[in-house]
Amino acid sequence: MFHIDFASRTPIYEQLYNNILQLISLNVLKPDEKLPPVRILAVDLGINPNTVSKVYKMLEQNGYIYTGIGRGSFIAPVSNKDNAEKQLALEEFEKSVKKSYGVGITKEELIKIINSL
Amino acid sequence: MFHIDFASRTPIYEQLYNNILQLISLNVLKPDEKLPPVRILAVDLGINPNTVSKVYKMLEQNGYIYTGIGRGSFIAPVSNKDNAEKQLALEEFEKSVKKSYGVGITKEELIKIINSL
DNA sequence: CAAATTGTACTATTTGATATAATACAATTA
DNA sequence: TAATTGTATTATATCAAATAGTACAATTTG
Repeated sequence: MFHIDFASRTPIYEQLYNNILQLISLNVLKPDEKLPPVRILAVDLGINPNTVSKVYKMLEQNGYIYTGIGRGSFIAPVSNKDNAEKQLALEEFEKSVKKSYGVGITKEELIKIINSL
Repeated sequence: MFHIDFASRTPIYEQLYNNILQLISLNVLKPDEKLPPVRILAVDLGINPNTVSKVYKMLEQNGYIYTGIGRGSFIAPVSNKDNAEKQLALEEFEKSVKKSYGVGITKEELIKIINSL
């Protein structure tokens, strides 16, 4: 369900954050569905509970989940599903733009492509 | 001519590498043109000579420049490696645009992002 | 030729973000 | 009450990136 690439350059907390966001956007994780407890997920993934906690905190602050001590963490209502999708797409888009700039592609070329699609 | 964003998360050496690559692609840096000496560029950018040296080494290993002790570093004749990289970047870009459109992001939003980068 | 220039090599150290370790507390549930 | 669960805190470890300092080798310059 969740997966961490320990060889990757992107931090674990960021990978997990995006991972969960993606599962939300794909509706694999449905509204009000319970997420694994911090400690359990940490053991499952072989990472530190603090790292999972950090991710849950980030997700809650961005409105993707709601949490409560003793209760657990749960996927927030549907309205955020779209936001998750959009955010992921935009992140990917930003990356590709930066990469394009990095190899000398101009802004005009990119806009031309956008208009052609 | 060259620029480093010290607030960025991407390493200095990577920023400089991409920076130079971009200037080559844009033909701002022309074949056989001399690059600033390691020490000079380091002072100019306010970074360590070793970091510049690392970048020059990377650039040479990838065939973008040619160097010689006592002589300096120079832009290599144009290779088709650049074109390949551009092609890849453009393909990735197209994908991300289509995906963005798929989740309801507008053309205007994308262009706004492009302009902000 | 001598001095300056320039890329390279090397070791040591510092820095900052990330991650871990260990423990404790607070709120909820069973 | 006992277990569960998110949160908080402090300390430590880790690793890549960057810096500092020095020295060497090849080329150019005067």
